[in-house]
Amino acid sequence: MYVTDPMLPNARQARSAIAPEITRQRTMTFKPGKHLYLEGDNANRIYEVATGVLRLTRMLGDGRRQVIAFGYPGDTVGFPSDGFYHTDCDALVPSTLVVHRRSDLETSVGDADVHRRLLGAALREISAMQDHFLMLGRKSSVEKLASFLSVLTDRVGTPLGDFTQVNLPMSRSDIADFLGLTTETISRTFTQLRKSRIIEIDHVNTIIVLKPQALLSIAEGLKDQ
Amino acid sequence: MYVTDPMLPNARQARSAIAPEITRQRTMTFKPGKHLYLEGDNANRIYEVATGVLRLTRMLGDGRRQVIAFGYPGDTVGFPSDGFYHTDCDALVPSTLVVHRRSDLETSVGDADVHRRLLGAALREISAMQDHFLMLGRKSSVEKLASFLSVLTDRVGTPLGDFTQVNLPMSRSDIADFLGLTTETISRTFTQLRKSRIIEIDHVNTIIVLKPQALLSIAEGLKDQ
DNA sequence: CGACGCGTTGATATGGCTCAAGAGTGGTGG
DNA sequence: CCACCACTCTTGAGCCATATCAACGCGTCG
Repeated sequence: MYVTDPMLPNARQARSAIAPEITRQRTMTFKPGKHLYLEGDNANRIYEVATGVLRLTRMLGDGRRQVIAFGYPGDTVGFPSDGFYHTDCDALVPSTLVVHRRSDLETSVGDADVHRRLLGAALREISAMQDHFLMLGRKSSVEKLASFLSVLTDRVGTPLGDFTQVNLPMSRSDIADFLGLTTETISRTFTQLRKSRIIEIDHVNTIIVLKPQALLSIAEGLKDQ
Repeated sequence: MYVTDPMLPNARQARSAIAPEITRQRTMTFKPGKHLYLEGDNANRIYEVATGVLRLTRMLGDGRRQVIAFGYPGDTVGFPSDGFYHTDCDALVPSTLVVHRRSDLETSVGDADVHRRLLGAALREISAMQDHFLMLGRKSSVEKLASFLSVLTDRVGTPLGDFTQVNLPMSRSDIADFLGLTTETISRTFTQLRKSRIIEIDHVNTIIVLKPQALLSIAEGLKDQ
């Protein structure tokens, strides 16, 4: 078990992300511990995250792992390529998902609106991955962590007086595998940001962003440290 | 000017990749030196590469560059996200492109077949980018270059007796920016593969793959060296 | 012929990794 | 309620892969 909090910010975001008319559709709950799907599985379903957080991973033969993405409310996971999934997917916290058939994405003969939504999600996914490329390939460790925290702050941060609280349902090693670093480096970089008074570490899994603008500057490579 | 050869293998691949019935559609030629589109441009067109090679890039403020992808015949570039392009795109060699309207991707009211093709291309793109993630985040320099050459060998290599010739229309610095390395490291790694008798460097931009299987082993992290 | 851009090679520097040792944190059971 | 354990996170020390800085060769072009 990773996080005890009810992930309030995600629930909030979910309501705006998932239009009311589709809540009639088939939904399911999904808990940490098992996999939603594995790389190579037949991709018959596509999932929209309504609440919770999913984790998409790929493995190299010798155990090296890359976290491809974290699926937050509003995100869509399980896009097929040639009929198969190309990542593993599991949950970081108990999640609820809206389930779509692969055919909903592939043809618009069913619900044309769902088709359009899924297509849009796929295109946004491509764009998000292109950002991630730039980060993996060309950013330093502080820049990587700052980018990561900056995105989370905007997407799922909870306003808290002048500051923003961000919940991290994933472990340090998940973050490391997402950013292409090691857990030790993640830890040291958190400390560095804390000592620079840009963030505070309330609890291991709960940080408070004191200077979101500074975080963004670092993320964009405008600030050295 | 980057490459003098007529890129025969690409032309060959193109004929199988682009179905005959769509050759009736609007095509254009595009040459190196100018941009097909820039990040932030309104994305009204989507392009299928018929012949040639395109280069998709993203820049960080201070000039750091990431090559997102090389567009070979059969690839589709210019997927919009929220109506805009999110990379720059130019050509490495004179290329011919099949032009589609954005609406061809977004709705199937026009040609349903084109719609399906573009959608499939978008989904394959997502899958290809996930592979690329694993590479950028977790592979060593030899593994990265071996992965790169291995893919090119399979996709656009020309059989040459027992071996396979691969043309590299991109510069060392393009490869570096694609793999998240420096030109010096690319150069040293080429030398390393050459000294291991896995490849031969016929001309700066033309290599001969002597042991494709060894290349693949390295790429997958099964071989240390 | 000289200038320039690109690629290679060498020498050195360094950011992030590895290995190792604590310090928190949460869970369980007495 | 505390003692204990397992696991994750943090911190330190040293090392290594890749970056950086620099020199040079080669081909192309004016």
